[in-house]
Amino acid sequence: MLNKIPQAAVPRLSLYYRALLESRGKDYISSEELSKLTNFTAAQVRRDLTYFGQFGTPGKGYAIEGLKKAIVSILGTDKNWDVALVGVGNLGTALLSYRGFEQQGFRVVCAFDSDLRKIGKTLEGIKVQDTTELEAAVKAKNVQIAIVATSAEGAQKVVDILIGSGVKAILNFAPIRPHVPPSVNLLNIDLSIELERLAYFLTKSSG
Amino acid sequence: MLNKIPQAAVPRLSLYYRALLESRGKDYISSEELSKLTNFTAAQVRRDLTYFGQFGTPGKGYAIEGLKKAIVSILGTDKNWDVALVGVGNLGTALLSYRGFEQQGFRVVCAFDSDLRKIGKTLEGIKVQDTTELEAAVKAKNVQIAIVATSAEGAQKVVDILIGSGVKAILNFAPIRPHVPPSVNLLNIDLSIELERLAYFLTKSSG
DNA sequence: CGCCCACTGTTAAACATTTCACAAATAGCA
DNA sequence: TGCTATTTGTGAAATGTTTAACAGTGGGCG
Ligand SMILES: NC(=O)c1ccc[n+]([C@@H]2O[C@H](COP(=O)([O-])OP(=O)(O)OC[C@H]3O[C@@H](n4cnc5c(N)ncnc54)[C@H](O)[C@@H]3O)[C@@H](O)[C@H]2O)c1
Ligand SMILES: NC(=O)c1ccc[n+]([C@@H]2O[C@H](COP(=O)([O-])OP(=O)(O)OC[C@H]3O[C@@H](n4cnc5c(N)ncnc54)[C@H](O)[C@@H]3O)[C@@H](O)[C@H]2O)c1
Repeated sequence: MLNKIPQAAVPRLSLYYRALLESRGKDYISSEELSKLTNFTAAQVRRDLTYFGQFGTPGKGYAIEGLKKAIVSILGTDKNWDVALVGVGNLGTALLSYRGFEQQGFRVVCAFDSDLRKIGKTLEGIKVQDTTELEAAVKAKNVQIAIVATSAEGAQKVVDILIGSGVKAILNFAPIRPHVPPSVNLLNIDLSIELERLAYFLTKSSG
Repeated sequence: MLNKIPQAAVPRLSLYYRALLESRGKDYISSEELSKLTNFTAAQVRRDLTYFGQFGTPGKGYAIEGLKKAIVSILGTDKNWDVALVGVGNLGTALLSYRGFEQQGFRVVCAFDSDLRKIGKTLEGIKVQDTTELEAAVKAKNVQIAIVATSAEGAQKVVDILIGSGVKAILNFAPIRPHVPPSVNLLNIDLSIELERLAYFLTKSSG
């Protein structure tokens, strides 16, 4: 087993898991079959899986149920994760009402905003709290994952409070790149930049 | 100028542009200063920019206004792009009401849903149309970019219709990987997978 | 029990991207 | 004009990732 895991291998693991979910009724699946289901090469499937351990049986393939258990254990999706949401605007509200996350073990347990018109409202069973209560609430609940869906202006300050409260992983939707220490994992979802990537592709293709 | 541009250089270009916007009041900026503003190395800034041309002046740096113009021209954000939105649910509604895209030259010009309760409603000045009208409307307006925010089940069919209608670039939020021909650029925003990446990080860090 | 087959795990090669280090270029100034 | 300070642009090296090829392993079967 190599000891350096490419960052891109982790989301592929999630996709292999989804493919396994579609493979009901069989006991074993080969890297070739997983390749067809995911559009990654069979070599990459095997390589990716060996980054994390040895799960296959030569001559048979991978035991589907065993591999599923292994992947959820590696990703940590066998546990339940409590999530704090900061910024209950258009996007935050959509995220709050999305039921898909709970199926993966992610549960929004508290939500915060700085706008008095939003504080106190109850959405999807969650009462929106004032951002001044963020630190205390996150510490009390020992929340480790936060979603930031505030305006760009508020985002860095919110991220600082989250880190000070012990949050170790942040999904940020605001169009800035917040500064975080190396011990905190930050993922930025920057939709304007994604659209610009598409515009670049179109511009390049058509002259 | 090398002829192979790393895919990752394109979103970095967007980030350099943002940094330039923050650099008002100066005429020139060095790769070192851009490095500080973006947290990429100065060497990477210079290398990235030379992928697309020669914009700097040795001894002085990059002319800020000129570089801004160059970047928007490369990305295509100097033009206006009409966007079609398919799936006006929680997420689609949030995207529709987001004003930030228009500032970058992206304008949602039509929206579609298959749910009778949504068809005919007007949101943000856009009347939600039946998906059966998708092909005709997209062809008539010559839309090149589409956002897919339907349920997972509907997404592949919607993508097929979009491609048949001439759409060349798609931003997909449904948790599947639609099949598209190589001539179409597809970007997937898969929030469950992003959360799983965070869970992996937390699991790995804490044992 | 031993052979064959199918498929994994892995070594090595190919490919891609980033970093390093410096020659070449320009501005500014005496 | 010639010299110096500065900063670009870019070969070359280092690093990282993917693909290819196959040796080795285990299971099934005669
Ligand atoms: N809505 C979209 O489709 C979309 C698309 C791309 C990017 N974004 C980004 O996502 C973020 C949220 O977008 P939105 O459309 O929901 O915006 P929004 O204005 O509807 O909501 C932002 C919310 O954050 C709250 N907020 C601001 N500062 C805060 C703070 N310090 N603490 C707590 N709450 C605070 C505001 O009160 C508001 O309720 C923005 O940064 C936006 O740029 C959104
Ligand atoms: N809301 C979120 O925060 C969130 C988070 C992660 C992923 N997603 C994904 O984004 C997508 C949209 O999420 P949502 O919360 O808005 O869901 P939603 O159920 O609120 O909205 C989906 C909309 O798509 C429409 N639709 C379904 N099939 C269609 C078709 N064939 N043509 C046109 N419209 C069709 C539905 O009528 C509905 O209005 C889903 O695939 C979801 O898995 C959403």
